[in-house]
Amino acid sequence: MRVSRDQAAENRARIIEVASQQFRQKGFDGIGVADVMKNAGLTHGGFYGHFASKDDLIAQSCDAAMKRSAEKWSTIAQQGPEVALAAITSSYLAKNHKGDLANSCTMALLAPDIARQRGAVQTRFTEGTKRLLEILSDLVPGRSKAKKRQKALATMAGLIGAVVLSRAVDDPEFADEILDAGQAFFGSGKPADEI
Amino acid sequence: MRVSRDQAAENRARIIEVASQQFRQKGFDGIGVADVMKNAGLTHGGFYGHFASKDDLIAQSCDAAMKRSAEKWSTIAQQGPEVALAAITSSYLAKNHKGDLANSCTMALLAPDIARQRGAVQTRFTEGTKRLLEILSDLVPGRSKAKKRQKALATMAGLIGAVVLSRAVDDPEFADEILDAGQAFFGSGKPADEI
DNA sequence: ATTATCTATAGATCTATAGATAATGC
DNA sequence: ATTATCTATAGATCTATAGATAATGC
Repeated sequence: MRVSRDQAAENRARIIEVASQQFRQKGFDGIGVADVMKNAGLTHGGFYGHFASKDDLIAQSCDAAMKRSAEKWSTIAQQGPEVALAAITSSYLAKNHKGDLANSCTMALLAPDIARQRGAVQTRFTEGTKRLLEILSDLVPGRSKAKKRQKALATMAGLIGAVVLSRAVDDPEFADEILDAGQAFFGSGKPADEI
Repeated sequence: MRVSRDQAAENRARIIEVASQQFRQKGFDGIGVADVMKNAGLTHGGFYGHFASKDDLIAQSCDAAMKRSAEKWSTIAQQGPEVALAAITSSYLAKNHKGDLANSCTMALLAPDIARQRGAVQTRFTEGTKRLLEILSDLVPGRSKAKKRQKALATMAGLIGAVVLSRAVDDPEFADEILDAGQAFFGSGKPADEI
């Protein structure tokens, strides 16, 4: 069944969207090409008309997911530094976050797997990470651009680590404790004097 | 080739050791039972005399790796709080760390994958994480046990996130920048006033 | 514990075809 | 409007691999 050029582009976008979600939810090895296509409402064979390989799909879907995150952060950032920083951290560390893996941060869900890959995926991920860092750097308080960037990096690391840990743990109270500690430390951007 | 009971126990321990390293290096799906056995100097078929399944091996090797980390941290902790905290963070964030995945921290390498698993693996991981947290809690400065624990959690998250990010990125300078930011923030345990 | 085997799965390739797009004719 | 061509897709198939089991040996 031949479809129109527009329809094909739409199909392609849907494949990327579905893959991006499934990879985050199940890992790169947790979902196959055939199932991605099925979930996109297409059949296995059509895949290779759109992508050179599964690795190609991984790179493109990773890129798409990182760009979405950047858009989301950018939108929040318009609220102004202080409000935005708190908003980003609290949404990032949200308790129910654990349930909705498909739509949450690529860095927290796939970074170790990306570290084991080579090529395009890593490049896309690196670009995406830098974009997010730029956004966050403008939101944290600090005496210079360099200091703000450094603090933004530590904050990103803290957020990622907190989410990663809280999800891997099978004790719900402990998981919440981790997220709360993250919010307390990284939510204000101020030195944790009172801690 | 029949082996003695002692030899069998030794073989079993070696399988766990090898698996623990390979899983960290390549991910749970990145290495198969046959190759683990091969690297342990045994044949594929013998595996199921030692373990019920690959998942069983995963759980046991994860447990072993977490226990090793705890031993390492405990040993360092004997040097006294301040020195120990700096020693742990700097060894955790060491630049060459990226190369030796096989012997580095399970939390930073497998946490997202563990989050996608169920059962024994998660339980072992949770126990291990709590053990590490206990050790770190005694090393960070703070006004109360609760505050120290909270700070230790944020520190663990920061260390994990920094390592995870720096490894996934394909720009070496950026990777180092991430690790440096982590050391600056989490290495002293003191509020980052000067930042 | 070894060796051989079974079974399921996943990535990738191949072929045919429906139907969209382009070229041609009236 | 008609005809020819192009191409995205479906469906079948191939190959490699991985977990697991069975048979065999000591």
